[in-house]
Amino acid sequence: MPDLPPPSGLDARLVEVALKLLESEGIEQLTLRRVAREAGVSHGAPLRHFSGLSDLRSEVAARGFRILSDAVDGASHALPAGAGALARLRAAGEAYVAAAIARPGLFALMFRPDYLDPGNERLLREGAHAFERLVRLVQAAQDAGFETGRDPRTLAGSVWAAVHGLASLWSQGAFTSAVPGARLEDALDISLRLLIGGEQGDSR
Amino acid sequence: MPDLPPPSGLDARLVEVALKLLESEGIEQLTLRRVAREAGVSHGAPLRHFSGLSDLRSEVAARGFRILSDAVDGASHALPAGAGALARLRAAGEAYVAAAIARPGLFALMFRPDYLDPGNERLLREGAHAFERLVRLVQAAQDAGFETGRDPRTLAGSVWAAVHGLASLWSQGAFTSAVPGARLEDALDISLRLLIGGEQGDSR
DNA sequence: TCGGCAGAGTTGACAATGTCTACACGATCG
DNA sequence: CGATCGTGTAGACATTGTCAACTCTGCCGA
Repeated sequence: MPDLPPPSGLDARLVEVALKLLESEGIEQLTLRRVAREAGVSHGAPLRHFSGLSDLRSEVAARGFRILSDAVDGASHALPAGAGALARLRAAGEAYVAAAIARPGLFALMFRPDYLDPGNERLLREGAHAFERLVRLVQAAQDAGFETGRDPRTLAGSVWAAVHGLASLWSQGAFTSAVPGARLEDALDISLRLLIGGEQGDSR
Repeated sequence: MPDLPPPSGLDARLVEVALKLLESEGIEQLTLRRVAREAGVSHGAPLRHFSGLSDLRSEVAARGFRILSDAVDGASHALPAGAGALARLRAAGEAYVAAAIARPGLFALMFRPDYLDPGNERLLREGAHAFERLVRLVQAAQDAGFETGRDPRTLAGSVWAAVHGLASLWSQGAFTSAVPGARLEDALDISLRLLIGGEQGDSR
């Protein structure tokens, strides 16, 4: 029986199983009993580690925010030292959309408040942390002349919303359903150009 | 293609009850049995009119697309005859966000594909119809000099995405959670200004 | 007129699920 | 050594979606 998971207890393994289940079978199949079965424990075991289904989902969503935030921040920091703040913001936006499309189930879960536990500590912390990183990117762009004079947090929220909309509609298939044959690079280019202006030297 | 017959009898009452339930109790409480109870019929009755839960939800979502589209189109047509195409597009965006915030449950349901029946005729039709109306607004803006040379449908999709992101994040409380004290008018003004420029069409 | 027939609603069943409670077992610690 | 706590198990219960069998009722064709 002892099939030891590398890191630690059952809770980590359950979150791991949940992440896999989420992408392979969809949100509907992310149930407490299914996760327990997949992890080889009894149906009641998860309740020893999570207060309920929405708590487990919140832990998964928190993990999602970490993944997303790391991807976004990594993309912006991967640019050469001479890159401008607007180029970094653009790279961040591209990474956001790419991450959402890479894991549509996880991304959808993260923005489904009725599925989550509004009091979950880790979820709140990771969400806030991700946004703070975005605010820093936007502030750097403001220092470089982008939309100066705006409240940086509200501005960051608006930038977030614009990119989030494309990520959301594309990852759930609504965009291509409305515009058959649309290419993501075109839509993304239009969105980012409208959002932060046409900069030369992007990755296309 | 002839119009689909509007639901009559118990069909209509069930959809009506579902709409009320959706806003008053949230998506979770929108169940077949709950709707049946609320409508005063037995738990199996809804299955005589809908193929299943996702079918009922799709009918509700289709209604939502009609409501949303009417609000958006109405706002743009409510402007005086001399108003420019960009001003109409801006009014449409404001109406989209307002409608989403006015009925957050309905709006959330409409963009939750895993809750809906992808084959539901009315849903497909209303969704496509709503997008076609947006395309016309965007094309008028293009004729007035907005982002000329772009594929109008892809451009419409990008405009939609930007507005949709703000509507989505705000209606689910994520925006104000990230930016406490943010005012919708500020965020909306930033978003629309970034998206389609200032009132007089001055470019950034 | 009458027989049946199809639509609409009811009832009962079944499996799956979230969650609660009672129980078992091992480790830790006084 | 014994008590206690953490962790997993097993069973129970209410709720849900969905299916099949039944009933009722109005209508249509012979």
